[in-house]
Amino acid sequence: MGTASSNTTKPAMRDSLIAAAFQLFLERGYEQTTVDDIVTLAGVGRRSFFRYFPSKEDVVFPDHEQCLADMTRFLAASADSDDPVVRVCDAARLVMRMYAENPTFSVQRYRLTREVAGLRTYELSVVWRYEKTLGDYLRTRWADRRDGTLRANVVAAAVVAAHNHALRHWLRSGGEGDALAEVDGALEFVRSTWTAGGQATEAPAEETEDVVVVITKRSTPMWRVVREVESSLGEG
Amino acid sequence: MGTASSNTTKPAMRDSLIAAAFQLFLERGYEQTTVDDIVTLAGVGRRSFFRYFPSKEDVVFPDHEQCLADMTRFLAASADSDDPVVRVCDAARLVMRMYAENPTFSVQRYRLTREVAGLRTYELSVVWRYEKTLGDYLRTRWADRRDGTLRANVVAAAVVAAHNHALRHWLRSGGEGDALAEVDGALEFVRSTWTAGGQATEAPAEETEDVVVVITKRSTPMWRVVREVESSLGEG
DNA sequence: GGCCCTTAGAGCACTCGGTGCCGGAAGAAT
DNA sequence: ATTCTTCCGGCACCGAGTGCTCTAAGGGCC
Repeated sequence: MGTASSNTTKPAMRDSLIAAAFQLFLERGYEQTTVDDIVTLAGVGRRSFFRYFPSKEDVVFPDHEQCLADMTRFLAASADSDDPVVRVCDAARLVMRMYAENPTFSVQRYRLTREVAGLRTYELSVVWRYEKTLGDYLRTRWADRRDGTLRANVVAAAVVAAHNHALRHWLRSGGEGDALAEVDGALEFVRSTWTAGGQATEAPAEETEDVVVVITKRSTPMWRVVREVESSLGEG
Repeated sequence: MGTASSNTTKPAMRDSLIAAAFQLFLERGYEQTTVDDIVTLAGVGRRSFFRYFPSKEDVVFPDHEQCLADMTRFLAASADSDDPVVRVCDAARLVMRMYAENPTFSVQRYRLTREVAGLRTYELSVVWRYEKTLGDYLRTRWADRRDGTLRANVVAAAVVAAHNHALRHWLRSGGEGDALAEVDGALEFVRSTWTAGGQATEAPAEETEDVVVVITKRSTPMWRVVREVESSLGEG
């Protein structure tokens, strides 16, 4: 199901290794399971395990490599008219969609990564690659901006943080709620903070010299002010 | 020098291990150096290495544990009147100050972490602990807020990203520029984005019903608008 | 059919990081 | 001097990961 649609023809042994690994991980723990245990249960040679997974940790995250490639292609296919912040938020949605496709698997893996320190650090490296992909995209989009790389790094980190916030909340709930809705809510916070500012200094900066007027009570939260200014700018 | 001031009485062997390790790492590479090489050069037993460093990677980051404790104490010592965002920015400055204390050492380590994948992921786990510390602090400060934990996670990630942006730029320059000034500039970007919004919905929300008027050109970047509103709110 | 070439897997031997355990040497307190 | 503590060295051991070889299973090609 995870590799349903397209290529990578016959991952028969690969899938059986994943199944055997998770069966053992769940019933006796990750660190208490050796690679030999996995391969004997799967009925294959030890060397074959490392043919399909470069390390023992990789078997826990079998689909991230594919998802990362998907995200890279998604960002490469964006148009210049797209708002960069909106685009990276949509890219983050791709990751959440992958998690939401197999809720039980995702929740089981989440329990593992919470307990085992080694898996947590491995997951960090995966998340870092996502963040770097988003940051690289934003950096090229904002190459002409003042502090473009700083902004790119901060926004990428914020998007990842918001995504992970929603993801972890959904995982803690056992995968019951609507994962996509949750991540949309979290990403809206990021989007409302930066999306208008990200567009304002683009090419059409000089063509419209409109003046935006915002009147607000002092008690109004800043995010409301920002959203107001943003919507004003949006329907120029 | 790194553990100059206070306790941890006599780290004689520890320091000699660090020196031997870096000497070998720099002249023949991290992965080409075994723990046996280090201990034979330092003239101690192999078992003693793992007494002082739980893993081979830990010898590369000998001072982060202390710095993390400093940051935790710094945040625990904050007053309720402090702006939380300003506080975490100051906490991030602590980390940069640690790097700036030994520029040559920091630059050498940076070159190592860029080349060796294992060290990069280890550094990620260290950074994650910093981010978690900042996030925990913000979460308690914003416990009564709507979306307080989301905001805490995003702001913590943004602060870490801004800090790392300045840090990496300084390290790439060979440790020549003013590290503290660079991180201040980067953190100012984060501060100007969130510092006013963080305070606006606190207790004195109802006492002053002032109206804030913002007039801006459409081309004005959002961060300027926010900064303007922030300064208006600041001098009420 | 027989033959050859490629591919995938099994098995083996080895390196190296990390741990548990024990024994010995210094040092302080009595 | 002796006992107890602490620190260190020296094994022996486990498990992850790698390089190598050998073999079996296809897949054309004649």
